[in-house]
Parts: sequence; C-alpha cells; structure tokens
Amino acid sequence: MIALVDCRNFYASCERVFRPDLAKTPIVILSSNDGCIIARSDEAKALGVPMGEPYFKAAHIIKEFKIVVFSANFSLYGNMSNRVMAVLGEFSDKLEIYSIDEAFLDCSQEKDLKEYGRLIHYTVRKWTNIPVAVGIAPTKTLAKIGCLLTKRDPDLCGVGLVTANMDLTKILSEVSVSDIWGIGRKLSKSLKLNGINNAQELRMADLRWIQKRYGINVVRTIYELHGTACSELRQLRPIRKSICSSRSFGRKITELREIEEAVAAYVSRAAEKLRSEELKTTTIGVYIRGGRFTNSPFSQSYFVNLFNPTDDTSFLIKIAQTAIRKIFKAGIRYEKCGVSFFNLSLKSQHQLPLFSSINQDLMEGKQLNLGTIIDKLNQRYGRDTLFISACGITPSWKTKAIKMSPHYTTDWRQLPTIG
DNA sequence: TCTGGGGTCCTAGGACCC
DNA sequence: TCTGGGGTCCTAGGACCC
Repeated sequence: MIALVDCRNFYASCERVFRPDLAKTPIVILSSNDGCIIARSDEAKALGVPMGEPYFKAAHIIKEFKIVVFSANFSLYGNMSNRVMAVLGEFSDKLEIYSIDEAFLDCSQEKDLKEYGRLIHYTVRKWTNIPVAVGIAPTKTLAKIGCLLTKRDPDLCGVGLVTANMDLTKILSEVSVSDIWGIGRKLSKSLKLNGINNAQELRMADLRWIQKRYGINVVRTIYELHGTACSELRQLRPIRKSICSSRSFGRKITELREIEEAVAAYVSRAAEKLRSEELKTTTIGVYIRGGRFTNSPFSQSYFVNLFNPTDDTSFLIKIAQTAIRKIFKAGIRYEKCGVSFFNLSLKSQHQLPLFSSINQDLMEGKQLNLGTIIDKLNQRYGRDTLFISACGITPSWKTKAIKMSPHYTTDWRQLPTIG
C-alpha cells in the first residue's frame, strides 16, 4: 500500500504560517514579475479565481473581494517543504519526495491504514502548520484519487482510503478522466470524444486500442486503476538529466546587452545547481523568444557541444553569450530567454569503474546474470536507473512492432511472472 | 499595457553503419 | 503480392507533471 501526502494549497498555506491572521482570508500567489496566479487558497478558489490566470485579467475579482496578494517566495516554500518531508520521514522508511508539496510513502506494514493516515494528517499540521490531504491505495494513481476524495468530502477528515475490496466502480465513476494523474488536457479531451468520460470508463477501455491510440503511459494508468502498480516508489533521487534556467523579462527587450546580462545570470544559477549535485555538462543551449501571445510567436535556440564536460561558470558564460549573439536579431522585441544544460555526467565519472568491472568479468568468462548487473547499477545510482521491460514482439513479414510493457520492474526476479 | 519556471518520458523518423 | 536484415544514434515534437 502507498500513501500520498499532498500539502493543501501549498504556497498559500506557507504564507499563512507566517500570517496566521490570514487564516480565513482569500489569498493568491503570483509568479515572478507578478505575471500569473500560481496558487490560491480555498477561499480564493471559491471566489472563482482561475489557476494560471494572468494577474491583470483577474485583477477585478481580486480588488472586488479584497483578496490578499503575495509575490512568490520560493526559498520560503523550499524550506517549508523540507520541514514537512522531515516529519513524513518519521512515518516511513520508504519515502519518495515527488514534488515540493507531495510525497509517496510505503505503508505496506501498517495494520490500521485509516488511523495511520489520520496520524500523518494531524502530526504534519501540528508540527509545521501546513494542512495536508492523505490518499492511501495499492497504487500511486489510486492514492491520487484517494486525495481527491478528501477534497470533495469533508467527512473523510483529510484521509481518503481506496482499497481493492471497496466498490471501485462507484468511486471511479465519479472521477472525471481529466482528474486522473497522467491524463492531461489533450488526452482527456480526446478520450471524452471517444466516449470515455470517467475513470471507470477508462478502466474498462480496450487495452490494445488504448496502446495504439495513446501509447504505453495510458495503458499503465489503466493498470494502476485496476490496482496493479506500474510505478514504483523511487526513494533515491535519480541523477537529473537536464538543468534549465530561464525567465520572462516582464517587458519587451530589444538590446543585446540586456539579454547577454540575463544569460550570464542564468548560467551562473544553473552552474551552481550543476556543482551542488556534483555534475558536469557536455552541452549548453540558449534560447530567446517573443510574441508568445500574438499570432506570430517566434523563438530561436542554439546548442553547443563541449569537448570536455565542465562545470566552470565563466567558461560556460562565455559560450552562452557567444551563442546568444548568434541568434539575437537587432530590432526584435524579446520577452524571454533561457539557458539549458544537457548530457549531464557525474563529476567523478563513477560509471567507468562500474562498467569496466562488469566488462572485465565478462571478458574473463565469469558467470554473470543480468540480475546481478542490474542490482549493482541500481544500488549505485538508485532504483530505476536501469530497468527491464518485458516486450511483446509481433513478427510479420510486413510489420514489426515492439511494444513496451505496462508493467516494468527493476527486479529481474519478477520478469518470468510479467513476461 | 500586463501572460511562470522547471522538469520527465515516449514516439517517430532520418541518417548512417555493416 | 511485394521490399534484405539488423542495428545505432540523434533530433524533433508532443504529451504529461508540479
């Protein structure tokens, strides 16, 4: 069983920790440059302030109902998040920090799940002042739905339990496809056009058709709705694959000098992140864009592959500025620019000794099974670094299809059963 | 007038190799 | 009824998440 702990209206709740006088007041949080509404308290939601709305469009509601407005304070939210996660760490050895305001916990050992959920709900509130919802279920997708139920039904007191022996048909019929984790705007629109409106209907959909039409991820979601886990708890944070630093300017920019300065600042921020995680990069990219909300948006990017992996800020700034000069066009009004690093590698290059020891063993003809290698890699780099996917292969003289399996695993011993 | 920032994964297609 | 077979690497685009 998996518990999902989700902080309610996280950014708004964080602000309230330091402004207890605003406990009942509607609050919204704005993105950088006070551009968009990125979080709302329950009261603000009830007044009809939409998520992601540009501030100027919601300004009249905000004024009319005297909604209190905050500019986002991400370092505060990061600190509060750490506190919440530390409390959750007390409840389970197996914890996956999924985002700034959500975590999955393994609670397979717990006997009274309802009570366990209540205890989490109560303790986090007491120790951090942040209200949370708890969803408990056999899979992550169902745990998400458990959380959703608590928002609809106050009688649940913040704990939504979804178990295999409950009437899933009834529960899932009341969940819109667009509320399912992994089904976003595009997919839900398309699914609805095909007559699939709620989670129950999706659960019963034809798997082959779904895989062909929507790909493997939706198939996995369906398995999860049935109670078969397709996404494991990731306790160790995998090594990240890219770092991006970008900002909107808040006004239109036409001067190269200003953009160069911005790029230099973004590179140092991104490089700091790079070093703090003991990584180096082999690719740096820059982009600038404008006209996003006109009918002629444009953007340009330029990537540079580096000869040696590096984390040297001033070197990277030099490259980025050269790159940005290549794509900057005088006279164009730019709104945003950014810097990304790709192909990150470990500073210490641990891969080499690990792989070479495996190669050595193979060369010497030692008996090595796949399981041992996978275990080794996963141990060093965290689970899910390497996984095996059972494949179904459809041979034909004309077509060849290799499909991904919905059920993937890092445990080779499970292969015979799912293969 | 004013419209966030930072990620992941999957799929398809093309170039190229033997 | 018909194309050789088998592979790698890279890129672009599209979807999703918070």
